[in-house]
Amino acid sequence: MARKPKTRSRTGCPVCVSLERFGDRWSLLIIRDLMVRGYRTFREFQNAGEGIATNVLSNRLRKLVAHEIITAVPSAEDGRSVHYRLTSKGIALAPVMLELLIWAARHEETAASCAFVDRMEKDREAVLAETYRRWEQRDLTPILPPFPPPTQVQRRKPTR
Amino acid sequence: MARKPKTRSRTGCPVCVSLERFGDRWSLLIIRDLMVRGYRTFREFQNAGEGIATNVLSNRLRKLVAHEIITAVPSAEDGRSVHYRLTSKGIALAPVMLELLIWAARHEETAASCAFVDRMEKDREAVLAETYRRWEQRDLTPILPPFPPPTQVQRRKPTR
DNA sequence: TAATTCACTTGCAAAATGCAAGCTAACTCG
DNA sequence: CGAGTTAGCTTGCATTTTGCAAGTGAATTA
Repeated sequence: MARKPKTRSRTGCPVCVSLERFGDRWSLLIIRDLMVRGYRTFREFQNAGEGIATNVLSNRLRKLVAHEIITAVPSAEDGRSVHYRLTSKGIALAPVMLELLIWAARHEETAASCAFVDRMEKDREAVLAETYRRWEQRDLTPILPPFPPPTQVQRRKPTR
Repeated sequence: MARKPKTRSRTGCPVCVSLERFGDRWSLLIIRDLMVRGYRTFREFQNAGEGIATNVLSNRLRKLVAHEIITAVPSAEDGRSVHYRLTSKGIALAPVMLELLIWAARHEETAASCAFVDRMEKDREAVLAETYRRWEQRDLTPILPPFPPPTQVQRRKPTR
């Protein structure tokens, strides 16, 4: 397999590389679903609420597999189904995801409750440990349920 | 001011909201330049190495201003020039940026040296404190210099 | 065996992006 | 003062990516 030459101008900046991997509107949502909602299948991502188009979903899954952020294995029970799962490289994005969540919850109007974010922010390590534990043990019980669309919203003062 | 209605399907999920703010290839690079390189002007962003098109740059700056992640103030010395600066909401993205940097440095081939990332990872709080300090004091000396394009690369084993 | 489900493709219109060129108000230099 | 230069954009246009609807084929269920 030839490497992507990409017309895109690359630098060795880590932030830049990260953005090349998942710097679009959908990749991180897929990773979120895998990480905190226990989703595994194409269908689950598709119905996740944000309404990703199937062609884009297919394309993103392929890219993430290519970059070894997720794996795709055929389901043992159902021959049609594929189970996607984060790799260790993928689950290592947990701190990024957590900080993203905390930032938005503190600075934007979101459906995350204050108490919830308080806990996240106070016990980062515990939240992360639990996330890693579920990943290792293939525990699919969601850490976060899907958030409802914005109706009643709340906001909190940032910590600093 | 009317709120953006946006055809885009929104949920109240914080991660989703974050992605709406800077989930594209360029916004976070602008934020990086403001945060760790001490850049302030249009011209500086334009020449930052990754080669953003001026129309896109203009558009992203406007969006970031609209969402109060950055401010734009006319330069006192030069009437043509505009100084962009992170707001407190913007500088609060420092932990996200740091985790992004650490992840890529650990899991992708980047120009960040091992020693450098080791320090970042070990002393997150100190790195963040220094970042906030520079922001508060308007200290423009860069924390990170621009990384060279990828030639010699190194990789490290992830911590966990 | 027929219908349904899953994980995709395909085709096409609409939007975003990349690229080059232009444009205007401020500067600088002589 | 006037000619050039610079900063920060905007415009036009071709290319790429996206969103949306409608398939497709293999596996499963009724």
